[in-house]
This record gives sequence, C-alpha cells and structure tokens, in this order.
Amino acid sequence: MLELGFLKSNKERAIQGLKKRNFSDEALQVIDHILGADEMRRTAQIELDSNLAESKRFAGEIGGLLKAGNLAEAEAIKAKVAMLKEQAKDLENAMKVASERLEELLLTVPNLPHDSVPFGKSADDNEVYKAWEKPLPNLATGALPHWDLAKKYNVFDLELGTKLTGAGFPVFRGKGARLERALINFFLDEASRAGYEEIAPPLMVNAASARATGQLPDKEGQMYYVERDDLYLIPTAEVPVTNIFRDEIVDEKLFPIKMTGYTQCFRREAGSYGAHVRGLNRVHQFDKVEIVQIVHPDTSYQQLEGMLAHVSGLLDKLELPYRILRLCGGDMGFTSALTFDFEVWSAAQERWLEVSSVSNFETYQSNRMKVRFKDGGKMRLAHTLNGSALALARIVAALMENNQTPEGIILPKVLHSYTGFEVLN
RNA sequence: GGAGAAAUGGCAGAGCGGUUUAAUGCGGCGGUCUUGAAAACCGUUGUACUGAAAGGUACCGGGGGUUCGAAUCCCUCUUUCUCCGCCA
Repeated sequence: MLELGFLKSNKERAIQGLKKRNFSDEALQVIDHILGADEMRRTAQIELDSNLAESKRFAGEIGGLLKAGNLAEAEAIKAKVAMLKEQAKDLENAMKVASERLEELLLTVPNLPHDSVPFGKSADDNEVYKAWEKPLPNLATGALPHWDLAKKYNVFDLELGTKLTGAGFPVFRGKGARLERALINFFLDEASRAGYEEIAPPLMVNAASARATGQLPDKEGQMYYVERDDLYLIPTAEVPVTNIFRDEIVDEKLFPIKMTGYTQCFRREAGSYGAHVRGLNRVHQFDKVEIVQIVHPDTSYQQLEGMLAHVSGLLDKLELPYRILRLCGGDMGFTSALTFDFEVWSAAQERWLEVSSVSNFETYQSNRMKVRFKDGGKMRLAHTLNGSALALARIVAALMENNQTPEGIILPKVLHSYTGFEVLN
C-alpha cells in the first residue's frame, strides 16, 4: 500500500497518479478520508500515551507507599489510577477505530503509476513499447488452432480434465507432458544462469501472505480458497516467493535479491467465457516460472530493464514472435507502478497471447510486507519486482500453432536436449 | 489424531509480581593499540507509533484476563520439540 508519510506530504502527486488510474473526483476523496483518519488516530494516541504515562508513574508511587506502610495514601492514589483507566479504555477504543479505518482505506488505494505510464481506459490504450519487426509466420491453408492440434498429436486433453476436475484443467499427455516438463526445466535453468536463486515454495499460502503481495483484498474472488484450513491456492509463485522476505530487515549488501520459482498457478478466472478462452488461452491451472527481485530503490528501474532483457532472451531462444506493451493506467494491476506485458503471436488464432507480465511495485508491496533495509541508520522500504519467465500454457499454444507442419510440430533447437525429441507428432 | 515439554533482543541464554531503563555471553558497529591484521581493552548496539526537541507510549509467540503494577500469575489459540498412532 501507499506510504502514509508520502500521502501526507505529496497529496497532489497522489491525486495526479490516481487520475491516471481513472479515479473519479468522488473516488479521489479517499485521500482526504485517509488523512482525516490519520489525524484522528494521532490525536487519540497522544492523549492515550500521556494517560498511560501518568498511570505508570502512579503505580510506581504506590509501590513506594506500600513499602513505607502508608496505606491510606496508597489507596487514594489507587482511586486516581482507576479513573485514569476508565478514560484509557475510551481512548484505546478511539485509537483502534481510527487505526482500523485508516488501514482499511489504505488497502483500497492502488499503487501510483510511474510517470512513463500512458493514460488510458483499457487494454486498447496500451502502448506498443517494442513491436515485432520481422514478418509473422505464414501458415499453409488448413493450419489448425492448438486445440485441434492437441487432439491430432495427443498433446493435452481438455475433456479428460473436465472429467477429472472441471473445465479449464488440461491434462497433458505423452510428448505434451514431456514438453511441459522440458519448458519448465529450460526456464529454470535460464533463470539460474541469470543469477536467480531457485525456490520450490508451497502452493498454498495463508491470508497474511496473500495480503502482503496485494492479492487480498483486491483479488479475493480470483483465488481458490480452502476454507477448512483457511488457505489460498497461489495464483502465482510471486506470492510465496516474495513473502520469504516479509517482516525482514534485509542487509543492503544482499541487494539485488533475485529468486526464481516454478509452481503451478491456480486462478478461478470467474466471469471469463467465450471463444477467446478456448484451448490453453485461459485455464484454471497452469505452470509458470516466475522471477522475483527485492532491490535497493535506486536500482529498481535498472533491474526492471534486466528482467525485460531476460524474458526477451527466452522468447528469442524459443524463436517465437513477440511484442512488448507498456500497460496504460487503466489496464495495470492494482499493486504495480509500471508493467510491461509480453505477447506472443499465435499464428493459427491470429492473435497475440499474453505470456509474461513484468512489473515494478516500488514500495507498494514492501510497505504491506515490511521489507526494509538500513540506509545509513535510517529504515527504508525496499523495492520489489517480478515477472513471468514464463507462463507455459500459452507458450505451448504458440509453439504448436506457429511450428506446425504436415509431419508434426517442429520444436525450437533450444528445447531438443530437454525434450529428447525434435518433432511433436 | 493422542500425551508431555517449551516459546525472551541478530544468536545463545538469565529473569518467574514493584530501579527490567530485559542481566550476561557471542555476533555487529565505532574507537584505542598495530606497518596492516589478530588479540586485548573501551564505547555502542531492536522495532513501531508519537513529539520541533527533550522525551513519551507499545512490543518478552498471538489474543484475552487478574492486579495500583505482569516477561513473571490465570485462560485461550498458534507454533516448535520429544514420545505414540496414522501415512507419501
């Protein structure tokens, strides 16, 4: 969440930022409500503190009086303390109410967009940051979309997934399952080579973790929830991996902290229907390798560049046509300050598929998470970043469609040693 | 799942109702000494909120209670360890 101190001294900048996120004048009042709640909390605390200080002083005096055998005097002071305690109860309550309101309001405010973020209402307004300059693959007539190819070559089976679980849970089989495993290993190896520590995290997290990275309360409806144990299935490895550093004071020398994790990701995708979600375009469970960084604030945008280069490198090696978008204020995630999306060309569907989202959250997550470091004796919040590198399902879809031939699907060279075969047929 | 034990600062570990402003040791940081380092010695060393500052308040796993006063007593939850059961 936004830092209260920042809001207090930069109200106008906050308002400009939220306007980029298309906040109405009415919605912008949340800032004033926050500042008001803070004021109330402070007033209550100042009174409460002096009340408690007085009680404490009296308690010490009583100790002395009792030791000296001055019972009458001690009783008189006890009566004073009782009165103070009555008042303290009210003050404590006032402070609690104000604090809770403050926290609640802060949670509803998204991150402020970076200066470079374009204005816009929807995905249509995103800026093409890096276009695909070379020609797109030219498929022969009769080329099939990946869901038809999947049947032809037994790559994955959606009907079977429906039988086992429900719609949106693909079952990969044979060479398809092997390809899945190959891509995971390839992505993890590339991330390790780039200096990311490999993490194999839990696939379920508690509410505190989900709140820290911003899934709660904003995306509660998008996560699977295990009520019996009060746990959430992770929508991305970002959640457990970033939370490794929750409530940690990090030694500045460790920056940049780079971690990668492969996990299956679970998303309810409530409200998504229609042709654009066919096949692997949108599923409830998919494999993804995520890269996460926790860095010094001064270097976060430089590190973001590095992450873009890393993801670009993966797609180059997979020989897939892609473009990079800079998301506009209306399409950015709640917690992000700047997000670049990678989209891969899916030749038979003739559309771009999002395969990676790389973001700098600045201090938005670290403030919720309390990831800090000491900067010359002063505590400062670190910056957090993450990106997909990469999400598998749609990569598989694009590889299948773009590389289809009458003999089968020709896999890019870089995968051959991982799959043990060159043609998926 | 059952029985027992435990949870204190970066770590180890004392304290078990009233100068706890949490002892002591280790580690960290600064200094003296040294050509440099080590050793030794001296000093310093948590977080949050609040305050212009001095200072104040809270925090000894979480929550609640007893008391004028709680790290210390009581209740409750959680976690860890040991043993038993079950099990990949």
